[in-house]
Amino acid sequence: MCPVASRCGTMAGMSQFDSLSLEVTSTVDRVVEELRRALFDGELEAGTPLREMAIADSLGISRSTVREALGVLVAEGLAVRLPNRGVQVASPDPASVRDLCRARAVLEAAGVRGWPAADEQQRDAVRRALVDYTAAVHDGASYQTLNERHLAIHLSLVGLLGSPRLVATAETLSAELRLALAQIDRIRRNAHDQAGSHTHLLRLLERGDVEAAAAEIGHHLEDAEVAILAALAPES
Amino acid sequence: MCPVASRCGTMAGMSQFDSLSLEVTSTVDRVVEELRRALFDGELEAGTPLREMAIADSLGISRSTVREALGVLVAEGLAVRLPNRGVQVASPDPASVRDLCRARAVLEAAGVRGWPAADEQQRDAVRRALVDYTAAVHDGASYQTLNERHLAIHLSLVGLLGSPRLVATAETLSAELRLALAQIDRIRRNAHDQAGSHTHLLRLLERGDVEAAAAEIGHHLEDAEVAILAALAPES
DNA sequence: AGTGTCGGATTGTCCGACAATCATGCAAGA
DNA sequence: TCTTGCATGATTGTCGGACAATCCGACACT
Repeated sequence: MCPVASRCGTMAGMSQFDSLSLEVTSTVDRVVEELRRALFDGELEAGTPLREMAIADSLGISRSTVREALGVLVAEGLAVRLPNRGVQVASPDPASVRDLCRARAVLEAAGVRGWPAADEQQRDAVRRALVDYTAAVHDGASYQTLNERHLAIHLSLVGLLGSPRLVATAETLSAELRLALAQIDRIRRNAHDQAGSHTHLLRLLERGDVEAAAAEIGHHLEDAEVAILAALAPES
Repeated sequence: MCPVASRCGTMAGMSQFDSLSLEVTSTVDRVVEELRRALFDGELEAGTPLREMAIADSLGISRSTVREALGVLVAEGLAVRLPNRGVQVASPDPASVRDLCRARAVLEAAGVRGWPAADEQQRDAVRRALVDYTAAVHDGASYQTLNERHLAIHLSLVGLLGSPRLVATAETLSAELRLALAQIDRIRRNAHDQAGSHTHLLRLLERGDVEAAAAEIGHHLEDAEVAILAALAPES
């Protein structure tokens, strides 16, 4: 019989099929992914109500399933639920943006401070993320991919801590910020000079100057904060 | 007409009724609270399956509602969902405990480093949390209250950062840890010497020696980690 | 030992239903 | 005119039942 926990037979197995895996995808998961995509692509304005029936009919599924998916979105902070009034796309007020940037600053500063103690594999992940991003910038990739790769760099910094849970929270923070960015189109201009900032950061890390790197990431995020707040201000 | 967002009329109102509020409590919320309580009180062993029908019948509610509540618990990390096999109480494996403690160490170290820049109100929250805890220790309060107040101290440290989102993640981390503790009864012995550690921490903070305080909280959490892992080991 | 097969239990998803709540517009009264 | 009260329609929160798909365990077969 299986001893204690998750899967039965992961202890003595170690067979030649360990590389195999099967992704199980429920309908709810697919709905969440689709809604997330729509949000990140800016197809839905902030404050847009997400009516259960409308989504259900549009996707050809039941209201229960939509309801469950909306619950996930709310838990992720991408949408808010007004009791008895339904769910609507989250609106990025200045306070949220400030909070998002500060929280990210805490996590990422801790990440770069953990560079010396980090796994070589995770350090390589940072390097690869930066390479991917600069490649995307050089190739003039789409706004979405640029955004995604840029956030991937920041995520890889948190990954240096080797804590799955902190990475998970960093991911939801990134997702929230991505939603805010999707509602301000004009961030693309900042994309290029940010590339320089990140290579500089990596250079500091490779040199071992951890504190300078932490300061650098702090400045970087402060700049991003004021930029986003400025882009957000006129339409309030 | 109401301009953009959440409530209509919060701009020019500022009336004398701002202190009033009404808590709206859905059935799902109450179910979640009840299940959480049962988990924290150790009424359910790790790995216990949470059957939807059983809970629904037991509480006299519908399966849909239970399902939604279980989704919340899973999102909080207090339970895990095995596809097509249902939800069960999360089992605190050593890797999770390690991750929890390290993640908390990151957040709380950042918190104590933020002591000088913190709001006086939040600093006072730390002092009050410590007073409450020591009072509970002195009064020989119940295991649950001791646990709760102890975790409240750690939460107040994260609160020094002034970031609602980081506090929220610290709360879920605390909840997970609390679940793990609920499944190991014998932590009570450590309660008393921990009181000394915390007063020492606060003394360092009041003196302004932030780095020493950060180191102290790091040691404290490392000790907690090995203690929990040791208590967890024999029954594997 | 390893491999089919069957029955029961449980989940994932759907459908239909209903009261409670909210938004809106309009009528009535100060 | 400003406020209050009421009718109406839309939407949510919750319920109950239903069904196929999946999983577990046992049992038979080789």
